[in-house]
Amino acid sequence: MKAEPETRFENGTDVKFSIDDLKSRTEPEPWDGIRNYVARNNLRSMKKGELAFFYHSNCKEPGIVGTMEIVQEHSPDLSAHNSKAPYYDPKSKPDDPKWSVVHVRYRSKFVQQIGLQELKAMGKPGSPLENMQMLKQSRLSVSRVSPSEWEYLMGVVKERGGETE
DNA sequence: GCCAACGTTGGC
DNA sequence: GCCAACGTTGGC
Repeated sequence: MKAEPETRFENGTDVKFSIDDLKSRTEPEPWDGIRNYVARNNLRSMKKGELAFFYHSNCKEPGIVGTMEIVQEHSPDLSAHNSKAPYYDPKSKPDDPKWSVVHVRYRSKFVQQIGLQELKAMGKPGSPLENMQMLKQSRLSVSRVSPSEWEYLMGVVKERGGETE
């Protein structure tokens, strides 16, 4: 799941959200603003208790920086109906919401992040991540991670100093 | 700031 | 339903 750790204004609001921002939250964080059907459907398939990677995008050093937990399954993304919200969508109607959120909670931060260049190298044909959705559809902000992809990446994390809370 | 790789829109 | 034109994402 991608978020932008550097300041950028969208509809008058700073959309900056880093893993440290998530870490500082005391309440479950709604993952809102997803406005792509494939990404939304991925949100809708998430189950409570599942884990997700936190990816820093549109920044100096893009890559996977940590993990979080799905603490609440999907519900309507009401921010779509707020004309002042960063990702306002006038085509979503309150009585028939188009978009969804899940609620997440911080789990861990990697001692060393896994950079996009490394991910791409692991995604070459014949490599462990050759079928990873985020490498095939690089613009998707919420993408699927298979159990074997997760295991492989967490192995890489372990080799490089592991995770911190 | 550029632009490749998408996704969306709307005329026909 | 096709597809040209346009808009968006996100790496570089």
